[in-house]
Amino acid sequence: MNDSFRRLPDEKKRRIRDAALEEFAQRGFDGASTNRIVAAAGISKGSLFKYFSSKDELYIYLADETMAEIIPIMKSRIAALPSDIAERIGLMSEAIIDIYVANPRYYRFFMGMLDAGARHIQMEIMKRHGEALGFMDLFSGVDDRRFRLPAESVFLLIKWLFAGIKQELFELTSVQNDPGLLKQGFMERLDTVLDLMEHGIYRSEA
Amino acid sequence: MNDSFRRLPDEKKRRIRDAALEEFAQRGFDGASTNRIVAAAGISKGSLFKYFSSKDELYIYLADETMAEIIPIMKSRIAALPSDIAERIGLMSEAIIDIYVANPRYYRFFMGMLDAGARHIQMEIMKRHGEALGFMDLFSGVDDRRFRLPAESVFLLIKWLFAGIKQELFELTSVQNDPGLLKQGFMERLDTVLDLMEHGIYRSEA
DNA sequence: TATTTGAATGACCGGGCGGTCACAATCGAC
DNA sequence: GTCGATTGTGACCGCCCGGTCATTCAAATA
Repeated sequence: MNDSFRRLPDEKKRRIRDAALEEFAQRGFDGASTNRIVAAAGISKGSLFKYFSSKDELYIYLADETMAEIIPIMKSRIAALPSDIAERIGLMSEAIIDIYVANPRYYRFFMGMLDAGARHIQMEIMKRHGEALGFMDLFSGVDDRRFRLPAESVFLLIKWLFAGIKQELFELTSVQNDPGLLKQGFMERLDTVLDLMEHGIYRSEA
Repeated sequence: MNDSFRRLPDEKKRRIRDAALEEFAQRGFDGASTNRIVAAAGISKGSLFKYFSSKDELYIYLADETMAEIIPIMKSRIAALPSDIAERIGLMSEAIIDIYVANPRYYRFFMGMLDAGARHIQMEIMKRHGEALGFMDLFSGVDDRRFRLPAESVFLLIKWLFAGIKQELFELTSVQNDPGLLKQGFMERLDTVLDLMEHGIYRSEA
């Protein structure tokens, strides 16, 4: 990002950020069009490329902003993370959904950031935020003494489960748009599923 | 697909199918280029658009072919599906990975078909193959008498888990390319995780 | 008011896209 | 060998892309 962008009035900066965030969130990096971004932001194309030297740089800037918004929230939750794995998943999911409730635009951009996208962008994101993303580690310091099986198996299950949850949340957020209702419905379902995971599917043996 | 395509020598048809399948599998519908497809297939662009009236039609044709390849395999497995949900997941996952082993190209195209892609293509795929895809229903006829909680909670957990498994498999197949080894490693991990799901994470209460 | 100066603009560039079409090549019938 | 029909070809079309830059505009200085 160029200094000239930093010097811009806040309102104009906001318009540009919002337009770009929205476009990237909806279409992904490759599908996003700088023409649509400038039209939505109400600026000329020349200006956009004075503020940011390339589409890549604009995307990276938004990624930085998004991480700066999200990481502190996540860290504050993680600081108080319980050692029980199921509780941990519950709290983590709640943190993620809270981020969505507070700012859907950042949330959807963030989710898009983590998967599909051009290779060189993926690598740059990882170089810049890999450590911070690693911070969202669900597994360190878990109390595994009561696990029936190797901890790594448990972690694998949870990794898979979380991938599914992430996808479910992403789909939900593109349909339901009352954040309060969405959160309530989601947390209820998550609770029963976590209970299930903890105790297994079946009643204990006779 | 035009009749002129049907009349083509099998070897030429195969070249075109393989080139297109590969391109779509690698880049998705939007990212795929008909220019690269004709170059890889060794035909002219004019020919491709004589055989198929549009990129859309080519994609739909490949989807039909892929489904014709995959559905019978899935159905034969489903016919013998046990009523126990965990066994069922195991068998289903094995069926999917077997499809990958037998034909990686179809497999990756198929996986890409199910998510990312242009809207109108998604809808056409669902109109044509929605029912067949519904056939891969894991949940009908499950023995839920011993479930501790409502069946729908169990099914939700499994839906999430499967989304995670699907993603894991997709990532694995882009790194490891000895199908035999891949299958073995995956099935081992799947087994312990299924056991976990069945009995829960923790040892039974003291 | 005239002059300077930095920001804003949008026509324009080269390139890739999906798709077309006038023409060339090929083949079978006689 | 000739001729009509079918198939194959690639230059070309209009469009949109990311990115550039000569020009215009607006505000501060003198």
